[in-house]
Amino acid sequence: MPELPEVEVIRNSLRVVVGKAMASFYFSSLAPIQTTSAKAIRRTLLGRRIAGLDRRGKYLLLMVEGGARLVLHLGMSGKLLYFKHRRERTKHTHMEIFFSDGSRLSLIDPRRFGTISLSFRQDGADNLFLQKLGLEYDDPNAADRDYIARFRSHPGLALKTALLNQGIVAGLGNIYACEALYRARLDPRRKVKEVSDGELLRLFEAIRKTLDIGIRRRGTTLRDYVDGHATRGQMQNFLKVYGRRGRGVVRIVQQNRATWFCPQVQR
DNA sequence: GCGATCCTGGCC
DNA sequence: GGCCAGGATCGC
Repeated sequence: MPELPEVEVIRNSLRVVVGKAMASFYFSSLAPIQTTSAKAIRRTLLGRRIAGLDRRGKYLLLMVEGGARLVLHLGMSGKLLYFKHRRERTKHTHMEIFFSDGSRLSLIDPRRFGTISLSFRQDGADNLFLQKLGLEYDDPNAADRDYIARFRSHPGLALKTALLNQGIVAGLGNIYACEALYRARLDPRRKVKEVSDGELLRLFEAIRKTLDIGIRRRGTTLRDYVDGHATRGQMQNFLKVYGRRGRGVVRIVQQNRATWFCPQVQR
Protein backbone atom coordinates (compact mmCIF):
# COMPACT_ATOMS: atom_id res chain seq x y z
CA MET A 1 0.00 0.00 0.00
CA PRO A 2 2.29 2.79 1.04
CA GLU A 3 4.76 4.24 -1.40
CA LEU A 4 7.28 6.94 -0.55
CA PRO A 5 4.77 9.81 -0.13
CA GLU A 6 2.58 7.76 2.19
CA VAL A 7 5.56 6.69 4.29
CA GLU A 8 6.76 10.27 4.46
CA VAL A 9 3.32 11.45 5.59
CA ILE A 10 3.15 8.69 8.21
CA ARG A 11 6.59 9.71 9.41
CA ASN A 12 5.59 13.34 9.78
CA SER A 13 2.31 12.42 11.45
CA LEU A 14 4.08 10.39 14.13
CA ARG A 15 6.41 13.05 15.46
CA VAL A 16 4.36 12.84 18.62
CA VAL A 17 6.26 9.70 19.67
CA VAL A 18 9.66 11.37 19.62
CA GLY A 19 11.03 11.51 23.15
CA LYS A 20 8.73 8.80 24.47
CA ALA A 21 10.29 5.91 26.37
CA MET A 22 9.49 2.36 25.25
CA ALA A 23 8.23 0.39 28.23
CA SER A 24 6.92 -2.87 26.78
CA PHE A 25 6.09 -4.64 23.55
CA TYR A 26 3.65 -7.02 21.93
CA PHE A 27 4.54 -9.23 18.98
CA SER A 28 2.02 -11.57 17.36
CA SER A 29 3.14 -15.09 16.54
CA LEU A 30 2.97 -14.13 12.85
CA ALA A 31 4.84 -10.81 13.16
CA PRO A 32 6.93 -10.40 9.96
CA ILE A 33 10.25 -10.04 11.77
CA GLN A 34 13.18 -10.57 9.39
CA THR A 35 16.77 -11.55 10.15
CA THR A 36 16.28 -10.81 13.84
CA SER A 37 13.90 -11.84 16.61
CA ALA A 38 11.29 -10.36 18.90
CA LYS A 39 13.69 -11.02 21.73
CA ALA A 40 16.51 -9.04 20.09
CA ILE A 41 14.15 -6.18 19.28
CA ARG A 42 12.93 -6.05 22.88
CA ARG A 43 16.47 -6.10 24.15
CA THR A 44 17.46 -3.29 21.78
CA LEU A 45 14.51 -1.00 22.46
CA LEU A 46 13.43 -1.64 26.03
CA GLY A 47 13.68 1.38 28.30
CA ARG A 48 15.04 3.62 25.55
CA ARG A 49 13.48 6.73 24.07
CA ILE A 50 12.56 7.36 20.43
CA ALA A 51 15.16 9.82 19.17
CA GLY A 52 13.45 10.58 15.88
CA LEU A 53 11.84 9.22 12.74
CA ASP A 54 13.53 8.81 9.41
CA ARG A 55 12.67 7.37 6.02
CA ARG A 56 14.67 5.53 3.39
CA GLY A 57 12.70 4.68 0.24
CA LYS A 58 9.52 3.07 1.52
CA TYR A 59 11.12 2.11 4.82
CA LEU A 60 10.25 3.96 8.00
CA LEU A 61 13.04 4.15 10.56
CA LEU A 62 12.28 4.53 14.24
CA MET A 63 15.51 5.93 15.59
CA VAL A 64 16.33 4.85 19.10
CA GLU A 65 18.43 6.68 21.64
CA GLY A 66 21.91 5.24 21.40
CA GLY A 67 21.88 4.77 17.62
CA ALA A 68 19.84 1.65 16.83
CA ARG A 69 16.94 1.89 14.39
CA LEU A 70 13.82 -0.23 14.07
CA VAL A 71 13.28 -0.58 10.32
CA LEU A 72 9.65 -0.99 9.23
CA HIS A 73 8.25 -1.74 5.80
CA LEU A 74 4.47 -1.62 5.50
CA GLY A 75 4.18 -3.84 2.44
CA MET A 76 0.83 -3.68 0.67
CA SER A 77 -1.51 -3.56 3.61
CA GLY A 78 0.44 -2.22 6.57
CA LYS A 79 -0.64 0.63 8.84
CA LEU A 80 1.21 2.23 11.69
CA LEU A 81 -1.19 3.88 14.12
CA TYR A 82 -0.67 5.92 17.25
CA PHE A 83 -3.13 5.56 20.10
CA LYS A 84 -3.11 7.81 23.09
CA HIS A 85 -5.30 5.66 25.26
CA ARG A 86 -5.97 2.05 26.14
CA ARG A 87 -7.73 0.23 23.43
CA GLU A 88 -8.74 -3.24 22.29
CA ARG A 89 -6.14 -4.83 20.03
CA THR A 90 -7.53 -5.13 16.51
CA LYS A 91 -7.15 -8.14 14.23
CA HIS A 92 -3.84 -8.42 12.33
CA THR A 93 -1.95 -6.33 14.84
CA HIS A 94 1.57 -7.75 14.69
CA MET A 95 3.54 -5.36 16.85
CA GLU A 96 2.76 -2.83 19.53
CA ILE A 97 5.16 -0.52 21.27
CA PHE A 98 3.82 0.67 24.61
CA PHE A 99 5.25 3.93 25.84
CA SER A 100 5.75 4.82 29.48
CA ASP A 101 2.97 7.44 29.30
CA GLY A 102 0.36 4.82 28.36
CA SER A 103 0.21 5.63 24.66
CA ARG A 104 1.20 3.13 21.99
CA LEU A 105 2.22 2.58 18.41
CA SER A 106 0.50 -0.31 16.61
CA LEU A 107 1.60 -2.06 13.43
CA ILE A 108 -1.38 -3.63 11.67
CA ASP A 109 -0.69 -5.64 8.51
CA PRO A 110 -3.28 -8.20 7.29
CA ARG A 111 -1.25 -9.52 4.36
CA ARG A 112 2.08 -9.49 6.21
CA PHE A 113 4.04 -8.39 3.15
CA GLY A 114 5.76 -5.85 5.34
CA THR A 115 8.90 -6.43 7.38
CA ILE A 116 10.30 -5.57 10.78
CA SER A 117 14.07 -5.50 11.12
CA LEU A 118 16.90 -3.76 12.94
CA SER A 119 19.84 -1.63 11.87
CA PHE A 120 22.69 -0.30 13.95
CA ARG A 121 24.67 1.49 11.29
CA GLN A 122 23.92 4.97 10.06
CA ASP A 123 24.45 3.89 6.43
CA GLY A 124 22.16 0.87 6.74
CA ALA A 125 24.86 -1.45 5.38
CA ASP A 126 24.08 -3.96 8.15
CA ASN A 127 20.42 -4.28 7.11
CA LEU A 128 19.34 -6.76 4.45
CA PHE A 129 16.76 -4.36 3.05
CA LEU A 130 18.36 -0.93 3.39
CA GLN A 131 21.60 -2.14 1.81
CA LYS A 132 19.80 -2.87 -1.47
CA LEU A 133 18.19 0.52 -1.89
CA GLY A 134 19.14 2.92 -4.66
CA LEU A 135 19.07 6.70 -4.64
CA GLU A 136 16.53 8.85 -2.88
CA TYR A 137 14.49 10.91 -5.34
CA ASP A 138 15.70 14.11 -3.67
CA ASP A 139 19.20 13.06 -2.61
CA PRO A 140 21.11 16.35 -2.26
CA ASN A 141 24.40 14.53 -2.85
CA ALA A 142 23.32 12.88 -6.10
CA ALA A 143 23.76 14.56 -9.48
CA ASP A 144 21.77 13.92 -12.65
CA ARG A 145 24.60 11.75 -13.94
CA ASP A 146 24.25 9.49 -10.89
CA TYR A 147 20.57 8.87 -11.61
CA ILE A 148 21.33 8.33 -15.28
CA ALA A 149 24.09 5.84 -14.45
CA ARG A 150 21.70 3.85 -12.24
CA PHE A 151 19.14 3.58 -15.00
CA ARG A 152 21.71 2.84 -17.69
CA SER A 153 22.93 -0.18 -15.75
CA HIS A 154 19.56 -1.82 -16.54
CA PRO A 155 19.28 -1.22 -20.31
CA GLY A 156 16.81 -4.02 -20.95
CA LEU A 157 14.18 -2.99 -18.43
CA ALA A 158 10.97 -1.29 -19.50
CA LEU A 159 10.78 2.19 -17.95
CA LYS A 160 7.90 1.20 -15.69
CA THR A 161 9.81 -1.83 -14.46
CA ALA A 162 12.90 0.29 -13.84
CA LEU A 163 10.86 2.74 -11.75
CA LEU A 164 9.57 -0.09 -9.56
CA ASN A 165 13.11 -1.40 -9.02
CA GLN A 166 14.03 -0.07 -5.58
CA GLY A 167 17.74 -0.53 -6.31
CA ILE A 168 17.70 2.25 -8.91
CA VAL A 169 15.61 4.99 -7.32
CA ALA A 170 13.95 4.03 -4.04
CA GLY A 171 10.39 4.81 -3.13
CA LEU A 172 8.23 4.64 -6.25
CA GLY A 173 5.39 2.13 -6.24
CA ASN A 174 2.74 1.30 -8.78
CA ILE A 175 0.71 4.49 -8.48
CA TYR A 176 3.50 7.05 -8.54
CA ALA A 177 5.48 5.15 -11.20
CA CYS A 178 2.47 5.39 -13.53
CA GLU A 179 1.87 9.03 -12.63
CA ALA A 180 5.53 10.01 -13.11
CA LEU A 181 5.63 8.38 -16.56
CA TYR A 182 2.49 10.27 -17.53
CA ARG A 183 3.97 13.54 -16.32
CA ALA A 184 7.14 12.83 -18.34
CA ARG A 185 5.00 11.84 -21.37
CA LEU A 186 6.95 8.59 -21.71
CA ASP A 187 5.53 5.21 -22.76
CA PRO A 188 5.97 2.79 -19.83
CA ARG A 189 6.85 -0.02 -22.24
CA ARG A 190 9.91 1.66 -23.71
CA LYS A 191 13.20 0.15 -22.64
CA VAL A 192 15.85 2.15 -20.83
CA LYS A 193 18.26 1.70 -23.74
CA GLU A 194 15.69 3.19 -26.12
CA VAL A 195 15.36 6.53 -24.34
CA SER A 196 17.76 9.47 -24.54
CA ASP A 197 19.52 11.12 -21.61
CA GLY A 198 17.26 14.10 -22.18
CA GLU A 199 14.20 11.92 -21.79
CA LEU A 200 15.64 10.38 -18.63
CA LEU A 201 16.20 13.85 -17.20
CA ARG A 202 12.60 14.65 -18.01
CA LEU A 203 11.61 11.49 -16.15
CA PHE A 204 13.67 12.40 -13.06
CA GLU A 205 12.07 15.82 -12.93
CA ALA A 206 8.65 14.17 -13.23
CA ILE A 207 9.50 11.76 -10.41
CA ARG A 208 10.47 14.61 -8.08
CA LYS A 209 7.37 16.58 -8.92
CA THR A 210 5.05 13.58 -8.64
CA LEU A 211 6.37 12.49 -5.25
CA ASP A 212 6.32 16.06 -3.93
CA ILE A 213 2.70 16.47 -4.95
CA GLY A 214 1.87 13.10 -3.37
CA ILE A 215 3.35 14.27 -0.07
CA ARG A 216 1.60 17.65 -0.25
CA ARG A 217 -1.73 15.87 -0.83
CA ARG A 218 -0.97 13.65 2.15
CA GLY A 219 -0.81 10.41 0.18
CA THR A 220 -3.23 8.37 -1.92
CA THR A 221 -6.15 6.66 -0.20
CA LEU A 222 -7.66 4.29 -2.75
CA ARG A 223 -8.90 1.80 -0.19
CA ASP A 224 -7.36 1.89 3.22
CA TYR A 225 -4.21 3.97 3.43
CA VAL A 226 -4.17 6.30 6.45
CA ASP A 227 -1.45 8.18 8.31
CA GLY A 228 -0.41 7.59 11.91
CA HIS A 229 -3.59 9.20 13.21
CA ALA A 230 -5.94 7.35 10.85
CA THR A 231 -6.32 10.39 8.57
CA ARG A 232 -6.90 9.64 4.89
CA GLY A 233 -4.90 11.16 2.05
CA GLN A 234 -6.29 13.26 -0.81
CA MET A 235 -4.01 12.43 -3.73
CA GLN A 236 -6.55 9.95 -5.14
CA ASN A 237 -8.53 13.00 -6.29
CA PHE A 238 -5.63 14.26 -8.39
CA LEU A 239 -4.35 11.13 -10.14
CA LYS A 240 -4.07 11.51 -13.90
CA VAL A 241 -3.85 7.89 -15.05
CA TYR A 242 -3.76 5.36 -12.22
CA GLY A 243 -7.12 3.62 -11.99
CA ARG A 244 -8.66 6.03 -14.49
CA ARG A 245 -10.01 3.83 -17.27
CA GLY A 246 -11.41 5.73 -20.24
CA ARG A 247 -10.61 9.16 -21.69
CA GLY A 248 -7.68 7.65 -23.51
CA VAL A 249 -6.24 5.91 -20.45
CA VAL A 250 -5.63 2.18 -20.83
CA ARG A 251 -4.59 -0.58 -18.45
CA ILE A 252 -1.94 -3.10 -19.41
CA VAL A 253 0.02 -5.62 -17.37
CA GLN A 254 3.79 -5.50 -16.89
CA GLN A 255 5.63 -7.78 -14.48
CA ASN A 256 2.29 -9.01 -13.24
CA ARG A 257 1.35 -5.47 -12.16
CA ALA A 258 -1.20 -3.15 -13.70
CA THR A 259 0.21 -0.22 -15.66
CA TRP A 260 -2.10 2.68 -16.43
CA PHE A 261 -1.15 5.11 -19.17
CA CYS A 262 -2.35 7.34 -21.97
CA PRO A 263 -0.91 6.20 -25.34
CA GLN A 264 -1.82 9.48 -27.06
CA VAL A 265 0.25 11.50 -24.60
CA GLN A 266 2.98 9.02 -23.67
CA ARG A 267 5.49 8.05 -26.34
C1' DG B 1 13.76 -10.38 -17.81
C1' DC B 2 9.39 -12.76 -16.89
C1' DG B 3 5.95 -15.19 -14.26
C1' DA B 4 4.70 -17.33 -10.06
C1' DT B 5 4.39 -16.69 -5.23
C1' DC B 6 3.82 -15.06 -0.44
C1' DC B 7 -1.06 -13.42 2.32
C1' DT B 8 -5.81 -11.57 3.49
C1' DG B 9 -9.83 -9.13 2.22
C1' DG B 10 -13.10 -6.78 -0.77
C1' DC B 11 -15.84 -6.77 -4.64
C1' DC B 12 -18.44 -8.64 -8.64
C1' DG C 1 -15.81 -18.83 -7.26
C1' DG C 2 -12.67 -15.66 -9.51
C1' DC C 3 -10.28 -11.50 -9.81
C1' DC C 4 -7.91 -7.69 -7.98
C1' DA C 5 -4.93 -5.01 -4.68
C1' DG C 6 -0.62 0.63 -3.00
C1' DG C 7 5.24 -4.86 -2.64
C1' DA C 8 9.19 -7.55 -3.29
C1' DT C 9 11.56 -11.99 -3.95
C1' DC C 10 12.59 -16.20 -6.07
C1' DG C 11 12.88 -19.43 -9.39
C1' DC C 12 13.55 -20.43 -14.42
